[in-house]
Amino acid sequence: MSETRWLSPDEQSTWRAYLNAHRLLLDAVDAQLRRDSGMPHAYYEILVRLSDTPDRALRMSVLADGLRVSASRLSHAIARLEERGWVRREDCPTDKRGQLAVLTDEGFAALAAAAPGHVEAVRGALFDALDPEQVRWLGAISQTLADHLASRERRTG
Amino acid sequence: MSETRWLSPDEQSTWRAYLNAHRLLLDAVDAQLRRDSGMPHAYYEILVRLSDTPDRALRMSVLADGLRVSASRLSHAIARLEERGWVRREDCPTDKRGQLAVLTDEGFAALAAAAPGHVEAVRGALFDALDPEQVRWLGAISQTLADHLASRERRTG
DNA sequence: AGCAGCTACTTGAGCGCTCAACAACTCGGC
DNA sequence: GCCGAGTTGTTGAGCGCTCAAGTAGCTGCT
Repeated sequence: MSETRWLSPDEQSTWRAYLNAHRLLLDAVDAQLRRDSGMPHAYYEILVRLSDTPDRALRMSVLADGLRVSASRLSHAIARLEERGWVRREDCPTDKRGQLAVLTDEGFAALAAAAPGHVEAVRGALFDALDPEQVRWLGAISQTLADHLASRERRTG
Repeated sequence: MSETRWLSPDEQSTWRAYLNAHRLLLDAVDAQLRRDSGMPHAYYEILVRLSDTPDRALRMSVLADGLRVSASRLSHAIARLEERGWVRREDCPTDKRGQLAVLTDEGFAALAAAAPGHVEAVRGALFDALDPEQVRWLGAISQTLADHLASRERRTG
């Protein structure tokens, strides 16, 4: 049990600015999608992943890993998307435990309709606010962090 | 109605890395607090704000603005914190519409108990992963973004 | 072959957040 | 004074997420 390494004033203000920025950014993006397309951002991400895949289908576990999301969260989300007819489940041919999430034509159409507004929202909220050097740093920092956190998660279960 | 300004490949990968990093980071911090202290990160932030205030009391609206959070969300959150005895409501003496959220001694104690573990989690998840130059850039970028988004929000309601 | 332990996914309860509607109050103009 | 518009905060329904528990199928060891 060692002494707590408290945050320095600079670290505190960085952390607080980070929290504010992140909350405002994700809230803005999420609110735009909900308002204009009736789907939360998490669902949009699922549809994007599926549409980026050759046959528009992915194993649940692969999808969950790619989105850094729990199996439970994905399962609930796919259930909702299925109700709307945007995704359908299929049995995995090679593993009877497995399920495939398949993007339907309706789902693809919903994604296509939502994409322009969403891209504008991301651009207006994020990229328009930063200069190119800041964008480069943000990308590098995010990648570093994502790698760091993903490897930590793997170590601790 | 102009053409959609789609994201460039670099912008796309920056955005995706950002989403991954931030989901992992906030999930890690939130899970640590829930597990070790029984409170979500949003509640921890409320307690911190109150404890940073001279008499440990703030108007609801001031608190909501400072945390960049909706009035509704804060109202629900304070209701929960009140049930636990960590916060108590008082009428505002100068404005009969107003309410003060006041941190109780129990709330202060809960915060004091949660703080070391939380700080370690933030340090381990964020600051340990970045070098000092990255931390400086992250702080500056976050501040730029927070200002940009807050001013946008004010303009559009 | 059979069984223990792992992996893949689902389910249900509980909780926090969003959105819209609402009640109470303040303030500026007349 | 009074009325209408704006502000402050609350409430309830609905939804998405978390956590823990459960089902089903795979895999490796003996």
